[in-house]
Amino acid sequence: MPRRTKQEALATRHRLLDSAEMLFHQQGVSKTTLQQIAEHAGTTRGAIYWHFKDKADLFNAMMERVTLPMESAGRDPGANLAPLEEVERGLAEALRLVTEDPQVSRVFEIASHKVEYTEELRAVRDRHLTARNNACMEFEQALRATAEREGLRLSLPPETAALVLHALVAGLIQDWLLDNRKFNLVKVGLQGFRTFLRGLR
Amino acid sequence: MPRRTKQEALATRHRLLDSAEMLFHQQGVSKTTLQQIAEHAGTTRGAIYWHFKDKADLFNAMMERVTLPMESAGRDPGANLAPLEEVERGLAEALRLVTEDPQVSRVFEIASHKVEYTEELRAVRDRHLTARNNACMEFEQALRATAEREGLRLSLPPETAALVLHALVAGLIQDWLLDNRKFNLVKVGLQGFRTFLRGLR
DNA sequence: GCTTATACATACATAACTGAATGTATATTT
DNA sequence: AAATATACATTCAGTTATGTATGTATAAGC
Repeated sequence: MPRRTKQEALATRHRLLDSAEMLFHQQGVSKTTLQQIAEHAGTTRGAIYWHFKDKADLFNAMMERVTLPMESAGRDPGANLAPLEEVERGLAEALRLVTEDPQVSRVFEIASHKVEYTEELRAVRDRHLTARNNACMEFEQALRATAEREGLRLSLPPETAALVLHALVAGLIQDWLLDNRKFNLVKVGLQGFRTFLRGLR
Repeated sequence: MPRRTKQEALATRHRLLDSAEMLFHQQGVSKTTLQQIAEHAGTTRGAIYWHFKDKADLFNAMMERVTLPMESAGRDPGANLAPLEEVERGLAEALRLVTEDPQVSRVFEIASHKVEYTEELRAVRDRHLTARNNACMEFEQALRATAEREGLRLSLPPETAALVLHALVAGLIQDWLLDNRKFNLVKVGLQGFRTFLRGLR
């Protein structure tokens, strides 16, 4: 078989990632073999080993295809809202993505129920952890700024409140993934968020 | 090698479950082989296949050893508290167990980060789901009862509030498992719980 | 005290996944 | 237009997990 053009090669790479995503979602990561992925993408294992170092590398690439855009998204410096409203907007956008973008929801479900975090995937877990810390710090900043601006004192230290807020959202996403017919994630998420904020004052 | 007495057989079974628990926790479920478990327990795979049907069966037994006692625990009809205080007590007790009982924390971490929920483990996922639904219903009942007794109306429908409460707790546990040095689970859990309740009034 | 089921240990057959090595036709480069 | 690197396909060697079948010494049952 011939050498492919650069475009074709990139297309192959995408097909491989798509196939991995589907099969990981259906069967779990560890029960999915590189051969299955290759076949589903219409190639052979040779193609996988050309584009990726091994299964863990392929998994990482699949994750980053979704998480990198999500992390850089959400910021909109044009509309200068109050800090908490900005946070709320980002939150709503994220929740909407989880429920409406099938790729996002699939990858989230893979990350939370279809993979085992062992040594060779430590990188993913570390990224998850720093992402959480960033989210918490952002919450915390917004809470501090709002409290100062409005001259009120919160019933919890901002750090703790930020932690709980993150847990609330993360827990809702997890629950929604477990049974996505049960409730409307965006609506309940925003209601929960606002109710907790009311309790803080 | 001889046949063992019933006591010895039961001890073997426990050692197998202990070994599985440790190895699952260290390496993840799918990368842990039955041979490793048997060796760590000082026996052979024959013993595993005698006591359990296969790896999934062993995993289920390992889970139930911790989850069954937890589900039946917590109830204390002697002290008749207000419904919400009863809920709070159960919550504190559960969080305390997660942080202080190493077996509970290990099994929780296995269940949330070290196993892939595919078809053959559907039973575990289903149990998880019904456990969640039970917890939500309990929250909901308590909220309704309290609202009626005190004649106040909540800012969210009880069903939604219960969902959010559960997500808050589940999210906190998940966050704590991810990095258990970061915060005091029992303390933050109770603070978050109470703050959200304040927001509901 | 004899029988039998028990609680494993051992051995085997099979299937399968991985990583690396090698082959190759053709885009690309110069 | 020749040389080279690319984008895979193919093959192979090696390892290893699983399920099952079978062996066996003894605790239990009668």
